[in-house]
Amino acid sequence: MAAKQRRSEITVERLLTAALKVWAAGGGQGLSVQAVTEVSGVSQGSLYHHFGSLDGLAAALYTRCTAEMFDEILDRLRHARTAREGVHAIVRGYLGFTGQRPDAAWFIHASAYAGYLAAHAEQIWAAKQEKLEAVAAWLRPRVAAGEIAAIPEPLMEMLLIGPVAETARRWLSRVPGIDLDEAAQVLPDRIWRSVRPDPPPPTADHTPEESPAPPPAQEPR
Amino acid sequence: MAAKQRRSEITVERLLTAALKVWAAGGGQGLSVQAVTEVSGVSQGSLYHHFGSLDGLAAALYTRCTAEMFDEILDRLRHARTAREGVHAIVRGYLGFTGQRPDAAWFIHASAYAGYLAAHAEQIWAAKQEKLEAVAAWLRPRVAAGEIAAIPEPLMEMLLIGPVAETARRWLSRVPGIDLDEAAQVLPDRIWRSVRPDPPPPTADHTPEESPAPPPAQEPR
DNA sequence: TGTACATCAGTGAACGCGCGTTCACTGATGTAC
DNA sequence: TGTACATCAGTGAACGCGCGTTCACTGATGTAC
Repeated sequence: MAAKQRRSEITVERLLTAALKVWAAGGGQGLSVQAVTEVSGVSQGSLYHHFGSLDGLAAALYTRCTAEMFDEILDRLRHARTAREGVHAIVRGYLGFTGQRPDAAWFIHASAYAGYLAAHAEQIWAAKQEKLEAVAAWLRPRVAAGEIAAIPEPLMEMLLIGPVAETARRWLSRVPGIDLDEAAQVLPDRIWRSVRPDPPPPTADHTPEESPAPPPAQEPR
Repeated sequence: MAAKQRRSEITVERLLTAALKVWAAGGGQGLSVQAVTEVSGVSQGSLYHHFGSLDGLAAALYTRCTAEMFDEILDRLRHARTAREGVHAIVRGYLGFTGQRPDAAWFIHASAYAGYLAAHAEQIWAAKQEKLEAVAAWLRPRVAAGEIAAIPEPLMEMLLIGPVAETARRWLSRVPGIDLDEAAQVLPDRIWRSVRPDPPPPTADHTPEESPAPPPAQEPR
């Protein structure tokens, strides 16, 4: 019984890299089998051997780009010590990834309604949930400790990610007047204001927004 | 010299209506000449006479859907008397349009990176700016009066529209856990918190968030 | 250590289908006089 | 009021091209004994 061979990793890597390159070079369109095989130097049959279809290749590329973006955010989140720092980390991580890997970010956004997402929804959904759970695990104890407002998790995600996602989308579309650096200065604080808890009644005399983070805390759930 | 004939309006209307129907029925894909002509009962040649290409038809449909969404928002904005009410109107208008005209909202979102937008960018951009200016004209005097924080206009738009756009996007994609009614209850206040001005030092004894709006105010600029 | 073999990996020519677009034509409308 | 005519509006068959996919085959790899 022969196992998976090592050269397949290389081929898969070459195909994914070429796919993103072709797609970006075509202005976000025209991801075709012919173009990918030409740029990668891999044959059409080999592409089908590994991905089953062109949509399968696109879905794999999407999964990979999404994972990379989450990793950028999670890396920054790990260094955050207060709730406010955590929100800043998420916002700046998203914007930072957009600026560093514009093609990957562009592909993520442009794929939102593509057919290949629906066709491979289960696996993509599962991969995303795994990463998203890591973010949620960071947030939950802070919410429980009253350092972040108690907002339904899906809507919390909308508040944290919505403004930066929209900013990234426009910047990637080259809409004039959008500057990532300016966004990274203005948005973190503004988004933090939307999710921070109400200040306590004026009897207390400490600034709650910068209170120290709770101990690492077992994940509740 | 013969002028534009009235029946052209009817034909254009039938084509646009059929195009949205076909597109939605196809799950957000497969907007084809054949399908549109079949559903509309209009010939292929006539489609090309009015729109020049299939992309031209799609661009016209996008322009129309966008205008309708802005009109829904502007209708509500007209009844707002305070800055806070205005922010609520924008947020609820966006969500309301999404719930009432899901196909149109879906088409708007899914078109974000489509080729026909780039091909007709100038006219689409101009149409959008006109509507957007009406919203900006509402906001500016409030910002000048200190009722809304002074944030660069493009980023202000991101904060107001970002979370609801992302919410709409997920709801339209049937992502589980997203409820428009819940969003309409939670988000307006949260978004308002992100753009409201800092409260004045505790010496003053009025609640600035609900202070009356300024007189209609000539648009500055 | 060596060899046979099952399976994985890779190839590229050929297929066929669906698509957007064109075009020569007919029909309808509105205007000028 | 009526008529001629320029232009707008509409028709549908035909075209041709690019595309994703298939398939019969060869080559490479790893494992069992």
